[in-house]
Amino acid sequence: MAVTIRDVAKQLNLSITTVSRALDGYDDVASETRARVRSTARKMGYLPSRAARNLRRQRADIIGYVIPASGTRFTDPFFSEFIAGLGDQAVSHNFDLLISTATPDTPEEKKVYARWVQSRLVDGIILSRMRLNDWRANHLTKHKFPFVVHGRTQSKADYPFIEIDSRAGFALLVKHLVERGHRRIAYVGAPEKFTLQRDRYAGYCDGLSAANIPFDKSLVGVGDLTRAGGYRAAQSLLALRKPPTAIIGVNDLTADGMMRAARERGIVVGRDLAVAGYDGTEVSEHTQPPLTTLRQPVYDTARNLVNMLITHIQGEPLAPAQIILQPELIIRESTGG
Amino acid sequence: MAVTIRDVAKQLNLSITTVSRALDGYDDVASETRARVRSTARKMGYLPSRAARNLRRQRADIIGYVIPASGTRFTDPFFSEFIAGLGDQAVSHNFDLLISTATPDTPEEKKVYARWVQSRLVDGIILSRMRLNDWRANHLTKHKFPFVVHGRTQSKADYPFIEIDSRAGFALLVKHLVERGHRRIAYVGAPEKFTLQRDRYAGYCDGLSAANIPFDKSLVGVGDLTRAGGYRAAQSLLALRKPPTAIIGVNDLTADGMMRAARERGIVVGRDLAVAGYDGTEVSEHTQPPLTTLRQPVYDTARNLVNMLITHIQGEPLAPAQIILQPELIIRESTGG
DNA sequence: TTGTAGGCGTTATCAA
DNA sequence: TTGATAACGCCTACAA
Repeated sequence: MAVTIRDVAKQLNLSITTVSRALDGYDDVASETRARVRSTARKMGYLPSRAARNLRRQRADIIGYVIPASGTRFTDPFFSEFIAGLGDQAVSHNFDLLISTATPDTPEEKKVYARWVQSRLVDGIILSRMRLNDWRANHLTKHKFPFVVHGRTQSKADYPFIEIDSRAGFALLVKHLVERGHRRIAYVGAPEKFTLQRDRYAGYCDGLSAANIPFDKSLVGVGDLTRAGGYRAAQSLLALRKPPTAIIGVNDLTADGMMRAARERGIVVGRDLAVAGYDGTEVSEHTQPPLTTLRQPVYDTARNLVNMLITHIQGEPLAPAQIILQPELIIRESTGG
Repeated sequence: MAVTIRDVAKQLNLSITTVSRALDGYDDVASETRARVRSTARKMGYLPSRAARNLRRQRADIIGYVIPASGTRFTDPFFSEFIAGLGDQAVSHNFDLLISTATPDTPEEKKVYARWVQSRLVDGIILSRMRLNDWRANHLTKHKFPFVVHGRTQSKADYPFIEIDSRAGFALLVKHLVERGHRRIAYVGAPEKFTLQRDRYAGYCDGLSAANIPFDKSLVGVGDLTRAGGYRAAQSLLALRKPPTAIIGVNDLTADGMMRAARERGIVVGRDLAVAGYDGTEVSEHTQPPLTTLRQPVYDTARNLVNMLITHIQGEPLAPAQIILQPELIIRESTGG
């Protein structure tokens, strides 16, 4: 059995109260006593039991995040960066990060959230890749459980969130392509239930309107936010009798898949075909040619979300609870440089 | 305050004992009683408090993994796959996965492990990217704390591990290149403290010996397991008066960076220069051209490690505690197809 | 400045 | 088959 506060107290001929207070830095402990306590606690390798402390304090100092995917080939670097941000910032608050994986809108997903909330395993939750009608937001709101959101649901949101204005971003991207002389601009999106699809698709349409380009339904493909999805959708688009001269992917991964489809048809991206993505992850720097994209600050947003969540958990008011950021257009060779 | 076992008991006019036992599926509870308990518990949204249960049971049903990196640009897909495997398998055992980030051999790293172990926040730990002389393995052994390892330390290991025989793999890779007619084969490695560097470098040397190629120190570069590191190292190698005709990277990321350096010098990879990597992550499929690599089963290994760890935690003997797997050579266009 | 004691919500032992 | 009760290890109001 590990060393407990009793062991430390016995060793020092003190009460457990004094040991506890000395270690917590209360100022009604003689400084000499505190020094003695601290030193022997360290010597004995004592740290308070998290289980006991959690029970007593009614909080766990843990935040939770469920990766919205499951299975071998989840490799969106978005999540790597996002998790790195969550982890780093949690540590700096002396919080820990609990991770699980679950495919969106499955019974497993419900189970994970239920477990975390009802057993109070975590103090708060980070939500991302929101759905238009997101049961998670409703569920957590109903249970008055602290959470913050990356993105947004369809309904009016009364929770703290950070949203990237991807609609404006996609309009900007279309504008950029139009300025490069493109008129047949295609779009490969994601399943409709995701808010990001609604927003980015709307931005695409906005961009076409602004340039007086008639909307052409045959130029809209559907992917699944993976390379494979982008690859398949681009194959169809490039096989059209009048193929597009430019294709925008809903994210960088989709765009990377699209580029592979182009290569396989002998099409040179950046010359014969313009390609663009969204996210600005490392992937976009290392495609061949490098990918024009909209950069969202994934890592910093994750850190920010953790700050917001912990503020929320501690019951303090969080000033600008709803933040909207603009993505940054990064022009690279995939759209002609 | 959330609903507790007392609330459920009161509602049913039963003792908390009976409720507890009914929910845990003990067979000394009348089946009709159990049904009633289960139904109202569900109706009331009751799940046992994790803090209380952990305290009582003296375990947390949580395993921990520290990502050996910190800061914005940690994007090695190895970790994405690894974490996905850990998370998926943990869930299937009703365990949760606690994640932290820390740069190897820093005070922060020590702090994280100390916290987890001494406060018994987690029941066991997964270690990866081992160092030759790894304080973590020593520390956990000393504390008799359950852990399993991906890879290995230098010393004789008396802990459960899964090792990929990357030494044999790299020898195989050199053989492949020799068969393609290469004699000037370079290697871009990682910092010496990592076991993987010792093994892969040794495999590289093995391969040269086997082909009777004299070792040339100027053909050995040092990276840091990132694209940037591979890029820099390859720049130097390609600037040699007699540059190599083939370069092996210590991992896929390094190789991808090397390919960029080649492109910038107008060198066509797969024709003018052979390039190979290690890991077999998704990156290797999507480089241009696709990358010859050694595939290690990252996802499955992660799942396997979780199984081993949980077996270990539960005190059961684990049959083949020390597993060594062979990586699989995947030949693609980057070495001529 | 230090000590006593109650209780956080469970599970497990033992008695009924 | 069910119930009373004692821990698990800590924090904190209150007493000394």
